[in-house]
Amino acid sequence: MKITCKMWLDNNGKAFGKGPCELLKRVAVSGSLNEAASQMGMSYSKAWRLIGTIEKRLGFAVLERTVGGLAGGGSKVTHRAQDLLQRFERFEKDADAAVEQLYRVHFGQL
Amino acid sequence: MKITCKMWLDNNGKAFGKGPCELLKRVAVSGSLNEAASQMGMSYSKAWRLIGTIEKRLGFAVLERTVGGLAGGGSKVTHRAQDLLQRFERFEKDADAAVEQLYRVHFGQL
DNA sequence: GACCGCTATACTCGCGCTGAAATAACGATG
DNA sequence: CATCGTTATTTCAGCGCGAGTATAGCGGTC
Repeated sequence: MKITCKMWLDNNGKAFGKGPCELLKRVAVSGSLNEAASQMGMSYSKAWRLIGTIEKRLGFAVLERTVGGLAGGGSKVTHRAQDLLQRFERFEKDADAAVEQLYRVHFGQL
Repeated sequence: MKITCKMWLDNNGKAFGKGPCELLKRVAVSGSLNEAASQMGMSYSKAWRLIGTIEKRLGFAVLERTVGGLAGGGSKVTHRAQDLLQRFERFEKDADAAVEQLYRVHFGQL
């Protein structure tokens, strides 16, 4: 038995969470949404829909897209999105620890 | 934009969370799973399946059932389940507050 | 201008969830 | 002991969502 906690920024639905965070990190490294998705065992269409949804909910673009060209195109992570990314990672790390701690407090002897 | 957090006890799947907690509380008051479910706008069959699932995952019974008799039957909440219920409510209250606090820390100026 | 790999989008199909209906069970009551 | 009302339990068809698959478009390079 363990405690599990799922956190996300919300604005009329899930706007940003662990999944998108991981995805964007990989895009930042690889420069490709396609590559990032396949690294995570996620289909491209799913990743694409995910990005579309979070951009809609966040209200700003998280990716700068390039279509065509030498490498076929690619994606870069917006500065605003990179900031969000970092904040969220730190937040989640702290929050997970806090929740785990409170779990031990309230369910200690179980 | 706000932070949202969903927490549950986990043992090979969701074992106990806010929904079941609310449901059990209402059973404790009304003495009837049927009544508790309809109060929550939940179909009886869904409530029943939910109870079955969490009992399986928790490994102990949360309800003492009574079938037949004057009132036709009813359900009471197990002592163990009542204990769990109280712990979870307090845990969730504290955890929500902690998460909210950390959200302000990391996303303060947004 | 053919090619290549990526983005962008449309479409379909399977799965899980759900509610409603059907069924079983039970025991107080008369 | 037959009845009856209420609840527990199970079955089942339908549907909405998600996910994958297929298709189109684009633009540097050779």
